[in-house]
Amino acid sequence: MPHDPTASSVAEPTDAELDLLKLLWQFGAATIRDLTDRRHPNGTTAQYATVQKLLERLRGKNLVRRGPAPDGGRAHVYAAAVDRDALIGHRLRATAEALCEGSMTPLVSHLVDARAFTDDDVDALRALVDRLSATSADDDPHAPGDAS
Amino acid sequence: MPHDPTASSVAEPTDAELDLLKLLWQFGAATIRDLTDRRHPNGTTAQYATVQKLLERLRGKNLVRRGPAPDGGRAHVYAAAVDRDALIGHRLRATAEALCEGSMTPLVSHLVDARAFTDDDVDALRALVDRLSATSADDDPHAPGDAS
DNA sequence: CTGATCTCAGACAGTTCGTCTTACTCCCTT
DNA sequence: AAGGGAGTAAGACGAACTGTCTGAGATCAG
Repeated sequence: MPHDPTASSVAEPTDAELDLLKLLWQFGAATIRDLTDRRHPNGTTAQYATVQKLLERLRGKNLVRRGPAPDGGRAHVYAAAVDRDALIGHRLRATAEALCEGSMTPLVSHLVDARAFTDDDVDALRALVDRLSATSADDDPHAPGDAS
Repeated sequence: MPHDPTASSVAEPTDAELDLLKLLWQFGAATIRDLTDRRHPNGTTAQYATVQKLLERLRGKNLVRRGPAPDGGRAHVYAAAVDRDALIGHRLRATAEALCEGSMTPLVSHLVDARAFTDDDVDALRALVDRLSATSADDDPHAPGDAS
């Protein structure tokens, strides 16, 4: 079975689907026409249909949803149903599932060993470590502490 | 093009291939017979050939290499060419490439936001942060400093 | 020699992916 | 009212990928 259509679980987009999703992240919401014009400036009917098919599949994967046109027109309007971070989380979890029996720890370890950190990352990590070290009773997840 | 055979770059294993790779990680090295007996206790010739084909493809992806039998026999001996961490790194990089224009930072951010850390992770992070903070002038990424 | 075991090469069906064609339904315009 | 341009829906298509299996040689033990 390709994918459970009833559940609201998401599935991985293919490359072409991801390209469309990125456009939707840019636009916020768009019609098929909008997206087609963007990807294929002088688009033919075939290319329009390709975009349509990709959107249909994205909808089947619960990655985009669509609603009626805001201006009362008949053209549907599409919007991303997940943001980039949700997709990142999904991929990270899939990787952990496939390679580490679901544990994220080896991923973290790899990042640490690979020094895959920017200065901003280090700042965020320091803040996190400080927060976790400071008080185990205080679990306010968004305590600002100090900014800049 | 399926994959560049000349370069030593690796490619993603499929599910069945990954299963075999995991067995190789366990065994260290094994013949086709060893692996077949493990996956299919009363294996037929067909199942033997399946294992063989998967190993062949893994070899094409530079994920396993093989050498002559150590006992002088004619059965090749297969061993993993990459460990789990290398595969994790590959997937992480692919995810960053697809979703974040190659930057690992959003992955780190996600992990931070998702609190995907165990106590051991936090310890490792604290050590890392301390090390990076202590040597703000020294930016040698692989400075050994203290390893403990 | 015979038979078992290995290797290599390739066939095979099912699925996925990206693309394209066709058919139909609206609404606007003249 | 007729025509046409826009939209939607359904599905055909080839290429590639995956997992499985068959067949034809090699090579060695007894």
